[in-house]
Amino acid sequence: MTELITEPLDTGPALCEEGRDLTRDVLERIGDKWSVVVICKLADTTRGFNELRRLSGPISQRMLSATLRRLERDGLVTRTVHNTKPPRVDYALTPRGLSLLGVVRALARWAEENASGILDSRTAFNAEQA
Amino acid sequence: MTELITEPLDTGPALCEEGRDLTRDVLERIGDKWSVVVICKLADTTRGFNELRRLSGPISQRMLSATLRRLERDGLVTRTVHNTKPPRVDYALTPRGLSLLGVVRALARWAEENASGILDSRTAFNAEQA
DNA sequence: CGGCATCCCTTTTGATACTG
DNA sequence: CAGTATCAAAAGGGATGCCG
Repeated sequence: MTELITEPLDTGPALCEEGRDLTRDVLERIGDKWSVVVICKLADTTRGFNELRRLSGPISQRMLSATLRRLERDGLVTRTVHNTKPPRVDYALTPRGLSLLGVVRALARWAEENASGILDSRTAFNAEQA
Repeated sequence: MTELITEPLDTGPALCEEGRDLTRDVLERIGDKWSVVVICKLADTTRGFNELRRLSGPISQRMLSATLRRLERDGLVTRTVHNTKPPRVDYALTPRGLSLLGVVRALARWAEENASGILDSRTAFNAEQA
């Protein structure tokens, strides 16, 4: 029987299986394309949706929305809705998100320090392949 | 409409800058699903392909191969071919890979420490959604 | 303004089969 | 043992439209 395409846009379940390696599961979430960027943008202050979007580079509304929801779900950011005019939604890091920020920054620092060396390696590697 | 990009943030090492494509490029590479796992498996010793595969959990041959080649290309691991019988290829961390290991371990430690808390958050979040 | 839904294309990944 | 090749499925991601 034909299965209708039932909502592949997951925000939710199916990730917390029992036999699964928790650590890797967590790492995957963190390792995605935008989470780290967004977390860094929330480093020192609360931000609104579009503000966050402008700061985070070329991220689509859809992806930012999905990223934020995942971060919220994992207890890394809080989402606060203000019933003002115009409406505003603020995002901020939780203590857990803040603790992740430290680790992420260490990684970022390493990346910066090694970026040029890595690019050199890539160039050399590609040259050898030829 | 005014953009109003307040951009004095950056509380330290600049990872999250928009012009920083190199850093993000490196982060993406490192943040991928398997690189961290493989690097950890090479932490203390040289290992062969299938040995690595067994140790790294449910990784397909294809993915391990691709991951290793990326790591080699970026100068993080060395690949040594032994013309023996049966043939054997050893992978080991380079100094650069070793320097990354420290950072990666911090990330892995964070993931371990926060895994259960994150799962709790997810459960709570899913419950609220209902 | 914030943001979910839909359509649709691109990239990634896993199974399987095959080579040196 | 250590891969590469191929194919199909899945996930990622952009564009657009609608709604509160």
